[in-house]
Amino acid sequence: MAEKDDCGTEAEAMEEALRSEGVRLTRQRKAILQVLAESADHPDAHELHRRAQEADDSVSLATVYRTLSVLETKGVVQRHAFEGAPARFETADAPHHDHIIDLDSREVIEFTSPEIERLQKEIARRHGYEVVSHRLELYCRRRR
Amino acid sequence: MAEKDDCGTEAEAMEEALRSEGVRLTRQRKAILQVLAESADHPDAHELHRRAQEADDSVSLATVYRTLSVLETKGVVQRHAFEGAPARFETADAPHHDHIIDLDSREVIEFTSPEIERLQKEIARRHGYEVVSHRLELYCRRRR
DNA sequence: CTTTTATTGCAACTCATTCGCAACTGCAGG
DNA sequence: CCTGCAGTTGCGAATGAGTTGCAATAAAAG
Repeated sequence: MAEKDDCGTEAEAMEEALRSEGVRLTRQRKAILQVLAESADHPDAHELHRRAQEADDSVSLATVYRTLSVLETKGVVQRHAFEGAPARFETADAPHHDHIIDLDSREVIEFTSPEIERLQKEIARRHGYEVVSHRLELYCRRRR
Repeated sequence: MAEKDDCGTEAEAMEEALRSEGVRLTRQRKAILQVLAESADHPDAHELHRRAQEADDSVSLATVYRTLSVLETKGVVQRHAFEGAPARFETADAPHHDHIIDLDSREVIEFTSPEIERLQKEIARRHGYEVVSHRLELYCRRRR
């Protein structure tokens, strides 16, 4: 099916990017990359560990954390620390976006707003700053 | 001096608000409220503990945390968990605002943007949600 | 295949924050 | 002013996410 093909492709693309950065591709890292590519939700480290172990039960939690750090510094994944919960991860394939967090289901919805982005830069400039990174999260509930 | 008077007033206002909520005003809580009222920066729990102990060295860290929880649920203080750092606190006297965090000095600058606020609500609505709370933080560096 | 050196699993550790519990203390009522 | 007791406290132990030291292992270069 198409999704699986895409994920395979995405995992390969990430592996390629890492190889060219001189990152050694171990069995464990491949498993983690595969899981990340297949995950449309935003899993946390424990969930990724659980999923990665299905493919290779030798993967330890420590390695999941270490791998996520490497992938983050290489720009392959993004880490999001939402309010009062362990950090969650997603592949960094899509361009920048912000998040709506459904307070009831904990589901995460992505959105972008060039307008808000522009306003942020302008506010920073007014205060003599330039934006290095930002965090915009809307904690929401479904409207009745 | 004026500032001290204001702080005294602010601490009293908070005490009053708490009393009317049926919160017992202990020596330790008064010390913590006083410190919070005097703090223009955004101290974390350990810093508040250090400052509160100057007035009353019996204040324990556990009590600082417990008091901050009470004050937060009573709407008297606000907790902010910025990236990769312990939570920081401020009195909830001023109306809602967002934050610029100076990555070099860790200083916090407050700002508001009704325009961004409006856009957030609109985005949430477009996705079938209503905003319960949000978090907007700009991690910045001074412009050269 | 061997070597070199990054990576791994494990268990022990850190750090912010919370909790159990016995001792203590505001404060409502005498 | 004095009492009683439910709400609070200090202490130390516990928790939970995330990190780290170390000896064993395994990519990848030759």
